[in-house]
Amino acid sequence: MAKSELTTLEYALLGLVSTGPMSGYDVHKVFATTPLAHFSSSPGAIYPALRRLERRGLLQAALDRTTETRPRRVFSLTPDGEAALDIWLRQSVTREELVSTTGASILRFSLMGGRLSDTEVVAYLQGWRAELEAYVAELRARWTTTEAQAQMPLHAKLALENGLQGFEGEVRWIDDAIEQLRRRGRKAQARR
Amino acid sequence: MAKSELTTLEYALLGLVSTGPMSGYDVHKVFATTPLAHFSSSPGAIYPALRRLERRGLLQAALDRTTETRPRRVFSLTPDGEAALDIWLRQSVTREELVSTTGASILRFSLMGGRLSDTEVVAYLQGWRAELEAYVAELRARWTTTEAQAQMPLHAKLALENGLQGFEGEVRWIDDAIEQLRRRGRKAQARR
DNA sequence: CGATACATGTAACCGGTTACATGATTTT
DNA sequence: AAAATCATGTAACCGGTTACATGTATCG
Repeated sequence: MAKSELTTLEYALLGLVSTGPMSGYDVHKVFATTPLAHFSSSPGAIYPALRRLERRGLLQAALDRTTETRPRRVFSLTPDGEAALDIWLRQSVTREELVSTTGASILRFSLMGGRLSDTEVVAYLQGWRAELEAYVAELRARWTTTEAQAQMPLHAKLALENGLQGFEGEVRWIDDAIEQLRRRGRKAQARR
Repeated sequence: MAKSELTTLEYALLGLVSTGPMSGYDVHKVFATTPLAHFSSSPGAIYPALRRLERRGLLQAALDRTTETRPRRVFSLTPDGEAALDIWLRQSVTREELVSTTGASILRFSLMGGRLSDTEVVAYLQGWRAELEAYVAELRARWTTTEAQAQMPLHAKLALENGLQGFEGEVRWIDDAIEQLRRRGRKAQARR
C-alpha cells in the first residue's frame, strides 16, 4: 500500500479509470470535454501522472495491438489501485480541504457512486456539512460583528459575503443530495 | 512593464501591499488569519514571491532598523507595481478563469476597492455575470438533456448540479453586489 | 534562565504548464 | 500527395510544499 498521498489529479485518474479501462487519450478526452477540466489540463500532466501511477503499481497498462500498428496503452486499476481509491473515497472532508484543495471534496463524492454504500455516502455528506457549518459560523463570528463590519471596506465585505454564500449554497446542495439518495434508497427498497 | 504574467499569489501580494507597506511577516499573518489563506500558504511561498516581485521592480523593500536590531524588510509598491496591479484589476473574467484559476476573479474584485471607479467595478461584475450565464447555459444544454440525464449515474448528476448551483449562486451574489455599489453611489451623490 | 512565540528566511523535491516531437490515420 | 487531426509522449522551466535553519523578543 505504501504511503498513498497522491495528487488530486492522480485520484481523478484512478477514479476515471475505475469506471472502465481507458487509454491515455481517452482520459485526455474526458478531461477536455467535461467539468473534470477543473483538475487537468494537458497531456503534459496526464501522461506522466499515468506513468507514476503505473510505477507505483496502482494502474496496469495492457498493450492493445489488435486494431492498430501503434500500440495503445490501455490502463486499468490493479488491486492496489482499487484499494488506494477506496481509502481516499472514505476520507472525510477537512477544514483544510474546504479552504484550499480545490474541488477534492466534490470529486470524491462523484466517484463514490457504486463503490461505497449509500450509508457511507450519506455519512460523508453529513461530515462535509458539519465542517462547512462550523467554518461558516467561525467566519461569521469573526468577521461579521458590527465592529468588524464598520471598518471593513465595502469590497472586502462583499468578497466575504461571496465566500459565505458559496459555502451556504454547498450546505443546501448537500441537504438536497442526501434527500435524493434517500429517495432512491426507498425506491430500491420498494422494488424488492 | 514587460510581460506581466504573475502568479495569483503574486497578485494577491501586490494587492495586499497596495493597502499599505508591510513586512513579509505582516503579509504572512494576513494570509494565515483571513480567507486569503485560499491562495497561500507558507513562508516558503511568500518570501520567495516577495523577492521575485522585488527583482522585477514591482515591489521595493525599505530596511527598517529603528526599533530592532534585525532589520525588517518593509515592502511597498513601485510605480511599475501599481501599474501591473491596475492592469490585472482591469482584466475581465474569462471562461478559463471560471473553470480553473481558483478564486482569481473574486480576488481581483476584492482588490478593486479604491483603485477602480465604481463604474469600472460594475462593468467588471457584469462581464463576469455574462461569462457565468453563458457557461451555465452551455453546461445545462450539454448535460441536462433528458437523454444525457437518463444514462448519467446519480452521483454524476448531483456533482454537476453542485457546480451549476455554485455558479448560479455567484450570479445572485453579483446582482446583490451591483445593487449595493449603486446604493452607495446614490448615497454619496446625496451627500454633496 | 529556559521555553515559547516571533520573524525571516533557505534548499530539496516534485508536479503542472508550455512547447515541442513524432508517427499514424483520415480528410481534402 | 499534402494537410489536418488523432494519439502518445518528452523536456525545460518554474512555482509551491515541506522541512529545516537561525536568530530575536517575550513570558514564566
